[in-house]
Amino acid sequence: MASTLHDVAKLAGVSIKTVSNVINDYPHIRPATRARVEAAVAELGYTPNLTARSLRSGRTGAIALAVPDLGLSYFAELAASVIEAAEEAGVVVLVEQTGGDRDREIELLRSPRLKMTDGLIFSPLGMGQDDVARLEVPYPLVVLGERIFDGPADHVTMQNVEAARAATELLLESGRRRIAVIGAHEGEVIGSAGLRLRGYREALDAAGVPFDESIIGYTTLWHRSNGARCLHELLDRGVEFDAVFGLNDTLALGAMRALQESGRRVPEDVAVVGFDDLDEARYTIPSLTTVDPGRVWIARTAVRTLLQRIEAADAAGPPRLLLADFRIAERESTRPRSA
Amino acid sequence: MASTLHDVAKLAGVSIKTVSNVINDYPHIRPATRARVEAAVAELGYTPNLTARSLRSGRTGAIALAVPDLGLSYFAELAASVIEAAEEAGVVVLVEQTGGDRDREIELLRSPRLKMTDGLIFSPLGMGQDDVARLEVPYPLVVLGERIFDGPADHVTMQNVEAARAATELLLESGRRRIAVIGAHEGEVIGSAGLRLRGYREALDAAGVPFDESIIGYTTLWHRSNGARCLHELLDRGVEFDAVFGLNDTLALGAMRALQESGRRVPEDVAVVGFDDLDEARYTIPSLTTVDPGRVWIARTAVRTLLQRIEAADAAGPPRLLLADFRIAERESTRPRSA
DNA sequence: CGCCCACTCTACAACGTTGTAGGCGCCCGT
DNA sequence: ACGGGCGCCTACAACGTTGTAGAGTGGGCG
Repeated sequence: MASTLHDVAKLAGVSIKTVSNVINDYPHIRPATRARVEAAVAELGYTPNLTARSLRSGRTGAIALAVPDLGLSYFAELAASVIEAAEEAGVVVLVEQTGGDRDREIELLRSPRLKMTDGLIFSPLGMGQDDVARLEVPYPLVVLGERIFDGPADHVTMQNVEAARAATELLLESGRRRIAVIGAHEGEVIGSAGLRLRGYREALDAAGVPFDESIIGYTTLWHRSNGARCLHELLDRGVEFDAVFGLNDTLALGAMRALQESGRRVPEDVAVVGFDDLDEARYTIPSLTTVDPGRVWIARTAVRTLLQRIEAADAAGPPRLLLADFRIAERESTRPRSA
Repeated sequence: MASTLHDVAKLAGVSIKTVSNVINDYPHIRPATRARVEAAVAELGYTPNLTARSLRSGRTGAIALAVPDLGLSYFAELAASVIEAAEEAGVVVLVEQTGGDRDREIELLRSPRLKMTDGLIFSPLGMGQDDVARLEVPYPLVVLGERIFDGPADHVTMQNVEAARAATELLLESGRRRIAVIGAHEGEVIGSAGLRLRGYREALDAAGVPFDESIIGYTTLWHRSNGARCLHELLDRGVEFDAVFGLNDTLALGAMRALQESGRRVPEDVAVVGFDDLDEARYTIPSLTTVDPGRVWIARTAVRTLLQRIEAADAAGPPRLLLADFRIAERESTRPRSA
């Protein structure tokens, strides 16, 4: 079925290399020859064998993207943006799911499956700062997320502390003082949870509002159901609060549901802020105020940076840290009470 | 950096083929030789070059998945399931986004980019029944969705008519009689919209409820915002209804939001049913009754079917049509009024 | 008139792997 | 004692492509 350069060459009566030259737009070919070759290509429906080309050139034209799970909306939207950016750059994307599992992440990094790609955009969730040395891999790598800093690879990430601080300040400015947090991780310092919690505390400190451990809700998995469960636990504990900062949108949405189930009105009784600016956050009831952490920019930048490393044989430049701008998307869940 | 069989062979003092045999668990190798080779492999950190292996074997160990957009939750969840099933089968997945655009879909089918994969799982959105001949491609292909039937390729899909009928019957049984539809496509007969609308009409007919064109809402794009807009149009038209059938979940969720904005209570004033069983539907307020169309089964079956076609050199069996079982996930948005 | 260069094309090797054919030594059965 | 078969290993070719070296022609210029 599949025809090769060889078949085309035979049909056109030229050497195999001449066909290759026509395909690759090599300039010095007589129009007559070119026409003959093109006719043969058309007749046989020839398309180049990319595997052979890859073997010869050392480039596959594919990059890998490893995320925890496309079922998590943030990563689905991130993957959509990465694939779109890659498409514009003429490369395809191989998507792997790690489940956020540390062992699978580590295995993936040394997996020969990656040999089919020119580089990796990696969003770890299970690995942590202790695993920083494992990012030393023999292929171009761009790391996303907040699990590992100062590694040997380029790192594209968001301004977690600053953005969380701004989100908290928004709540404080609207008069809220008892701001519960949903999704904290016990003892975590870096990582999305740790950094966003730090931004929260910075905002409280700056405003002179005391930090209250009793309105911090802990949950490891950031899923809608955990947001709801976490908020129910706060309610069961009987603590008072007039706002909720969900450390991501799905947590906030789950919490919002739990609030309304318990008869509290959003935003009248409790204001809610999320983090991620999922598409979904615009269409919930009420719509969710959230932080747009620059997801699209992160995706584009990750792809662009990776391709630069791939193209530069001198890939040996020092690792770069690239930070996205953030933006607060103010919606109904934080409408002022008086409004 | 990358070491080859050649390097390992030299270090171990054996032929290159012997190293290959060790790597591929060929049984007849003396333990001493095997040990020497394995030591050399370990010392050099050798990993096989998959590109070369692919060229030699004619298999890449990768499949392609083409969907409209991972930003659409249904396709994100579908992709997650496909990748998971592929992972279990030991193959990786290259994801393409077509944007649901017919031209891009057609171009993708004949794209040499696919040469890097062993086959394609394709979920068209822009192509239609007229394009059925374009599915005749020189590689294994599994088609998903409801845009094209009776094509030359295997087709894995869901029971749209039956499931939509069941969803409508659920509403009818709870006493609703004026069931609005959100997301219909003008004049469409096949395609998700056409088929689901047919199931809706069948249910009405069977119950002796007259079909009323004035409560059918049309919108081409199935997005949350369109669901909301579509419902607002119905309200503006001043028509009465006591239930809404969103032809997919995002439409239903957008409609639910619009209903609540307009002061109607769900399910007391208006019951809502969706279609897709997105993860999200479980955590909205109220949670959304919806049709689980068998997404996980579809993904697994698509992968399994594709791999069978790839493995069987006799891939020439007649095309198969595989239908998933569906299930109604009954939740709060259709709670009986009296409850 | 002869030389050099530009143009057009070809032959060959190489990318790293695996299938095939075959060589060599040894044990077994006759 | 000898042929056959098995266990272990090697050499070579091939997958389809592209880079390199170079051959042959013709034109321009000294």
